[in-house]
Amino acid sequence: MPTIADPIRQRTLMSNVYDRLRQDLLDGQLKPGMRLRFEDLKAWYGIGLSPLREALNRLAAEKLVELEEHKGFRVAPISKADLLDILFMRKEIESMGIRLAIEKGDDRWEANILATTHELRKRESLTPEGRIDPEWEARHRAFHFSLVSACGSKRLLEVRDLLFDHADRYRRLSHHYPMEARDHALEHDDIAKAVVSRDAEAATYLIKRHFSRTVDILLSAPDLEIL
Amino acid sequence: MPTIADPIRQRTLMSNVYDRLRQDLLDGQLKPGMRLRFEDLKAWYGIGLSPLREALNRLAAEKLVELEEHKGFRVAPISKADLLDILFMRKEIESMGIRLAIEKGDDRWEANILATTHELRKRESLTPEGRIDPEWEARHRAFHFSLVSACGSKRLLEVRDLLFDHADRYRRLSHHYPMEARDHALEHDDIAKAVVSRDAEAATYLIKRHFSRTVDILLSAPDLEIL
DNA sequence: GTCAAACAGATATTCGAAAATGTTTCTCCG
DNA sequence: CGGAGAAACATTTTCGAATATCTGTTTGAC
Repeated sequence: MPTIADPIRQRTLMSNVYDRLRQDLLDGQLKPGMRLRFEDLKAWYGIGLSPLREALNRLAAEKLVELEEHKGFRVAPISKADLLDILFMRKEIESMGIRLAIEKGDDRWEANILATTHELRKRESLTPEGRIDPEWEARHRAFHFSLVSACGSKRLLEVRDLLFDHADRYRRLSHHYPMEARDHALEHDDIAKAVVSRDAEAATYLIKRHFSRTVDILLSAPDLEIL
Repeated sequence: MPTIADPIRQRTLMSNVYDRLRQDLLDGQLKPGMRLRFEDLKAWYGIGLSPLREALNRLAAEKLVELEEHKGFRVAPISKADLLDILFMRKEIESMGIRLAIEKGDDRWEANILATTHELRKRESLTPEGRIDPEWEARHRAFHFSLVSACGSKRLLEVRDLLFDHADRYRRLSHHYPMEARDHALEHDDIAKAVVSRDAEAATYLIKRHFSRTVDILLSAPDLEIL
């Protein structure tokens, strides 16, 4: 047994590069439709073919990249239709999750929502330089997760998480992060209040409006090509 | 341009073995929890490591297999809780799909439901030897798909398809295929009738009951270990 | 001048061997 | 006899080279 520094369960190069690729995909570093040549990826991530191919195959199953046989991988393209489909599914899945969580959640769940809401409120979304703050991103993600976490369905949470990530990719693809245009923080507070007070009708209404507004802003912003 | 026999767009070994592995997983040939050693897989499928690893990583993303780093892949385990979770999600997702399809489907959609219903009715589910007929399986799958096909959401259909496959794995894991115990064919006819007549309430009620009954039989059958 | 076949270069796919990690067995000391 | 440590083994993970496929361009026939 290791004495002090348990060397953190060896991770494989595959899972490392999977995480990094996923991050870069969601960040928008890797642009939609862009070809992913293995020579480039090998050089960029400093890694061999095998782990790269395995990671990309996983990401293909998650629809974050596409594989055309014998032609290679590309970053999943974006489209207005796809964004609207994500919006539709998110509204359905997330409100289902909130409804269930309201029904099943215990005190610990309520307390966690209050905690994540507080942490989110205490952090500005943009840094002084106008960049998106990664710490805010993390808290935002944690806040939204806390709402549905008690829904009781593993599979619902899995579907939800993937939809969250896909939506996030679209969001971050816009340079005008759609958050300056409205009082994001207030919306979050209202949602949290409705959920904790177990008002399912209000909560689902507010969460759907929250998602719709983000998409409306994305669609009206002129900097997202193709859409 | 090829003249006559377009040589069916070259498929990679990876996608071939992916299909075969997936089939064997859903068939129940590969038993839950079973270790998937590469030496065995190489010999069994007559293929090298690389395509195998890539296929397994895809299947891991679909939760049909599990990967424990540095220890290898196993067939995804089964449990009563997981089966009930699949049932819950299927009821929600499929009834959502049917509701939408009823709202949006056109004449072609209706016609296709009548066609798949007919084809399903004309085929016995069990061969004379008491085995499950693969052709019936295909028609059954096509029938259920036809109901929701017009829902208009690509992502809903993707989630639905994966849930269908997971449910199918549980179903086929039972030797007493849960179909002798009731009039499956009649249930299918009733569902089709409700959907085509655009009675969303009846259709969603019937489809949920249809799924629940299958699971009830699975849970009451004594031949499925672990459950 | 146009079209198609053939060539050349780029790239993806696959294999076989090397490296790293996990697991079991054996040995030696208390 | 029991348990820690080391060695041997089994297995997964990763790399580098060989193979197959695709893409673009050139050549030659009509």
